[in-house]
Amino acid sequence: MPGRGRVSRQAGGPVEADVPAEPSGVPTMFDVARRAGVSHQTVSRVLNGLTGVAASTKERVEQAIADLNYTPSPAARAMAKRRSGSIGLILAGRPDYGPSNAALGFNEAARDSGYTVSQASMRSIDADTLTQAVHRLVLQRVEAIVLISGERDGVAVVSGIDAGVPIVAVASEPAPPPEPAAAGRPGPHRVAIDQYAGARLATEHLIGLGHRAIRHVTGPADSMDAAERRRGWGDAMAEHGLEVRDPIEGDWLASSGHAAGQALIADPDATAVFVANDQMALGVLHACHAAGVDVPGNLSIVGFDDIPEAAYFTPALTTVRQDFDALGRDVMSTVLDVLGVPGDRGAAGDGGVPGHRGAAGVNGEHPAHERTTRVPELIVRATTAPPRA
Amino acid sequence: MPGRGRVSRQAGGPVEADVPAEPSGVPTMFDVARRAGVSHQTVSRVLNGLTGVAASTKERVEQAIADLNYTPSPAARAMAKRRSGSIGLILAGRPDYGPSNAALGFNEAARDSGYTVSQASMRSIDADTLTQAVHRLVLQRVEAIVLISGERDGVAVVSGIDAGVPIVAVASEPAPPPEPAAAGRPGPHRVAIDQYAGARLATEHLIGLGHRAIRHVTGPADSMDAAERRRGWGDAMAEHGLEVRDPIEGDWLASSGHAAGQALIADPDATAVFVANDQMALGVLHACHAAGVDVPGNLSIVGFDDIPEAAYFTPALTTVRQDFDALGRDVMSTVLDVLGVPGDRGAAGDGGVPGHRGAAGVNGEHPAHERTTRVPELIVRATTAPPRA
DNA sequence: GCCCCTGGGGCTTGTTACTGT
DNA sequence: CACAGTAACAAGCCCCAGGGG
Repeated sequence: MPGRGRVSRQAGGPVEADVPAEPSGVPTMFDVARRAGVSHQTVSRVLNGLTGVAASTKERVEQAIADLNYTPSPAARAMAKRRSGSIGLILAGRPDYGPSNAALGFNEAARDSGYTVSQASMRSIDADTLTQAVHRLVLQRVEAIVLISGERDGVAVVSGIDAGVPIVAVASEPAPPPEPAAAGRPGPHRVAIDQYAGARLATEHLIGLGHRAIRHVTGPADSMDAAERRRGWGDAMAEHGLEVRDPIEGDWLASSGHAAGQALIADPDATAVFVANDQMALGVLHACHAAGVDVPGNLSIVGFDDIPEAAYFTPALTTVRQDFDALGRDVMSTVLDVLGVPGDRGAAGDGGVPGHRGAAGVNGEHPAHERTTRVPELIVRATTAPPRA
Repeated sequence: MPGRGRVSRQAGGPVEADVPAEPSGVPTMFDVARRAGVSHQTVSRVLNGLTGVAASTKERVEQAIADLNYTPSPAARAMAKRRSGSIGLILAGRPDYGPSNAALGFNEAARDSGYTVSQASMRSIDADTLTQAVHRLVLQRVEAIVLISGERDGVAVVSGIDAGVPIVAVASEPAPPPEPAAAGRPGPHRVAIDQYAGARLATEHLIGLGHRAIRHVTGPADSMDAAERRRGWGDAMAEHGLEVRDPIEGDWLASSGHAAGQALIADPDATAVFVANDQMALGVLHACHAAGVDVPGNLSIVGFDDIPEAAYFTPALTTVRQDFDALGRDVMSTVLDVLGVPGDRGAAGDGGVPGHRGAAGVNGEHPAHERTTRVPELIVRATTAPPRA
């Protein structure tokens, strides 16, 4: 079917009739221009809010736009502007409470800044899948890539890729010293909630109650959050002159918490435990119930995250609350920073993609950002009490 | 800075030198063509895997592509092909276990089919926000929109929008009779897990244990899943000649389950309760513990969803497991269906966007899909037992 | 003469730079 | 100067014509 009825440039010759050949498909700038009796360039000027268009002309164009239900093609715009206006989000691993909420916060913040989010979620976090995801996003010409996944290896994998676009990762550990192989190329920008501080909060709460034998159930070895929480616990213990016993390793799941709980029960000295997340704390609680260990009478427990269910554990869980939503927003504001977009100018209008001047170039001539300012909050409930004398 | 050093069509005249003017920015097809000594069209053919390119030529082109690190511009491709290759995903409401996992499953399935996912998540689910999200995605020229949000109103809102692209919603209730206002325009396609069947499973399990006074704690009134679960419970009760008492309304959160639990405890007759999700069941459990009600001795409890923590509640929760991951994949396969993409031909290759012939047109000339085939599974644990005689 | 390749030209929808009254 | 239009350009895809065997 040749000639879809679109007149491309309306030859100057005799116009055949008054019927302006109603375009069949999606209307284009030219259709609008024809209807408004102006050139397509004037339409463009109106669309982009440029000056130099008479009010009356502008009105006619806007009317034509409304009549035709015209909306500019993002593909054409992206091509001409050489900007996709989209950011890639990689959400790797189980969609737990934390990552999901951080992703949500990020998503909303991105939208508020006029960016589109191209999401590449994946359950697995192996290097191959992750690398592929990054490449796919690069192929999509996203302007930045965000990685939400606590796994150290994930961040490391991403660090090893020369994506050509800035990468912002949720990563609570400071960046490792750069490998010589990655000379000149800074690692991803890092944003996080201060896990270390949160862990100290939890531990010091227990110490303040009078506990001295405080054990720790960690998250998986590969998790940076887990490592930071462990470090916070260890430092707090050491500073108070308390013995830093070997922690028990878990994997974030309640099942591992259950196993850890059984190990704890076998330890006659322990009077308290700081568990690295709420799900595992639930598992510990379960083990205690099964063994007839009274909580908090025989064992005090502090969790981490404050998932919505924590208040309804039995007993209600003392834990450390993190603001994941804010974390997501922090990630987006870091992205804007790195992209050199001025201020928090949320493009409230019609989703106009914010114009930016490429400030920091590719992955930043200046060193990568590291933001770990946000501090969690201790929520005291019913699983903690002074140790029995 | 005029003339970015890109020669557009290599005039037939005298070539000034052997230096082929290394392009500064992102390489284009023309750069590849020049380097391989062929025309841009041949490059295109190689890229699209079309026939009609000699093996040797193909190799040269591929070498040039590799040398220049060339990747085709998705914007240009989208424009030429008139297809964005992307699908919009609206994830509305709290990022709970179910929706998050369904979204993840969908995301992976979409990727496997060569589609990109543009995500518009939002915490709130009011009509305005939802409508805006749909419009934003339409502006992005997504080829279909997926809505994951159990709220009936959400689906209704979306149904009322003439998006111009197919909409697939996770919705367990059958479509309501079309309003006259929406004449001719079918509602969104609906995909779901069979909530009704799951609820019957739960209820019949309790009945089978000998319970007769089985209460129900529902999800929020606006939730279709909640309504279906309630219906399943009611029907099962009625069919067995048991009294269908007024259910207690909850809101999915553990807190409402806690309140419901207190109400249940005050009911001297009730020996069992079917709670519409696991979080609320946790709340009921919490209330029982607090009141010294033995579970399952005095009260049997069945939940719904089988969140990973359910096995570590105290006691371990008997519940109904749903395969959210599969639901997400079902959604994607429905999308493919609606878009008229043949079979499950996962474009395993280089993310080649699958070519499709627009079969079902806009939102389907044929009636909307309704798929509710997948049936959940009862997981019996420790919160259910025969009633005490 | 037909098939296998290859190339030219035009089209996609906007943006930007330069002209022209 | 204020306003509008023309031309070139962005980076691909597709139809068709044509060279070589």
